Amino acid sequence: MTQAEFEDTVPVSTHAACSQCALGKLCFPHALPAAFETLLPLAGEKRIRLKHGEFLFHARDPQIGIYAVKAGFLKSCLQMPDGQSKIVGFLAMGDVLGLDGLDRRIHPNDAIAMNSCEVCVIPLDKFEKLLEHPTESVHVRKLLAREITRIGAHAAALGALSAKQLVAAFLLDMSGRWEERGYSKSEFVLFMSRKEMGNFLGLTFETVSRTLSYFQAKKWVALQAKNVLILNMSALQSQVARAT
Amino acid sequence: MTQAEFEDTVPVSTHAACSQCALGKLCFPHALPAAFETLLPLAGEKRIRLKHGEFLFHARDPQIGIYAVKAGFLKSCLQMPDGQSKIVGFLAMGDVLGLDGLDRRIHPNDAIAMNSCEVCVIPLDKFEKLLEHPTESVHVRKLLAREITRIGAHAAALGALSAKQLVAAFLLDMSGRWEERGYSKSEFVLFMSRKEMGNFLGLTFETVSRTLSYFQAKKWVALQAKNVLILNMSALQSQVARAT
DNA sequence: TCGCGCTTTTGATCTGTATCAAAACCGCTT
DNA sequence: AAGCGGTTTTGATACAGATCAAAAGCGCGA
Repeated sequence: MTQAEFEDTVPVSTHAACSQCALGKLCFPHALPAAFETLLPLAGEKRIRLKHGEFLFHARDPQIGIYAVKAGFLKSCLQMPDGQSKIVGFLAMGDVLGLDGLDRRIHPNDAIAMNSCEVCVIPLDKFEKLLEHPTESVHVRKLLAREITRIGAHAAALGALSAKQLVAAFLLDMSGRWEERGYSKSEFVLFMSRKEMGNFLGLTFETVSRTLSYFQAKKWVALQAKNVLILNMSALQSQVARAT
Repeated sequence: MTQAEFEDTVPVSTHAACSQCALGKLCFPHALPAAFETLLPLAGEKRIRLKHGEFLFHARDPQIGIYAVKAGFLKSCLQMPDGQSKIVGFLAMGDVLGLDGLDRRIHPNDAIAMNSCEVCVIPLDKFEKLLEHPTESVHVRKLLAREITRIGAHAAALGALSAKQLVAAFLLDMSGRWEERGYSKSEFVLFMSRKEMGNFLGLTFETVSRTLSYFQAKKWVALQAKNVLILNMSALQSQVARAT
């Protein structure tokens, strides 16, 4: 399966209320049952389409809304004091972006499309209306808490793990994310370049490439370009737990 | 000033409502004006005193409340798959702990006292009552969002910066945190060991020690044990932006 | 279908930080 | 005040991963 063919398999709806949303309420699971007449118009009202490399928002932009990814992939990048840009997260279908701007009403990072994306916008005022409903308020807190846990684990990994451990953990993480979305956990497409993987993992792209080749030589994975077939999941898991 | 003398300067109140709290409403600034009769009893009701090395909670413990640090210092540690424990955050007076457990009602990390601590507990049911008030709900979301931003920056730093950059950034961060709390930003006490600094920064304690010695040789800081005197703040700042 | 530019792989070498080691220092208990 | 255990400093060496380099692969537009 090529990248293009693969993308065709991702469902894209052009304009739908949450009730018919292809995400299956992944982003705001409770928005439906609560109060149809007030909630339905709140979400999924506006869509943004982005092409590869376009910005959904820039770091330091005032926050105008909360975003849910309907299709495509984005990356969240932090501008470092020394000028370079670090990827702090990859976003896929069903992921919510922009919550970290709620503190200062300013986005702390860039959100950049990695391919053709469709993003659902919830303007800030509507979002706040949504939060008046306890279920949604709880859900948003859970999303925020989950994000803290996720990034915390990432930070700990960056500070503690070797290149092999990081790359193995990354493949397992991607596997899990595909599985969550109903796809195969052992056969999937990496939607980022080796360079982007390296940037995210604090490694050079050469090291990422070498490490992937090593896993392939070990017959733990089969690779061709961005296509991954995991042959030995538990070997990867124990690589994460082992040093070197 | 020795460590012990220093600790004496940190205000410790034994039992106080938020209105008289030494934190000056750092943790929940709005809790007062809203509704005295319902809110005051909610917070600051229970206290926990911890000695050096004691756990406020363990990773995987079911969450029973939200915590605010009244006095002392704690560290938040993540258990890694390979057994080691990584420090993902240092907590001081006014910091709130446990919010990241709100997703699964389980603490994702350990919270360990680094010296004699006093921690204010808000039981989960009372915390939820507090959240019914929009101001508090907004405040909690802001705390969560701020935490995401903070850890995201830390993760990016770990993946991008050299040892010198990391240690310089760490000193500046500590400086800022003391300043926020009304202490000197150029003269303060590191409340953690070199080993803990290294663990937090993804470096060995030898590298931390060498780097600090290097800064001292450059006359950017004066050090004796855990006491820090920053002599050239802007040199440290430009070290963060420079490589090597 | 061809060709161009970008990505990926692989190799050779270099270097920042880890590791191993030992001495000096500090706080705490007796 | 002395002795002890843990922390910190400093030195010597090793190594994982960065850097430099070049060839091979691949996607995309003409």
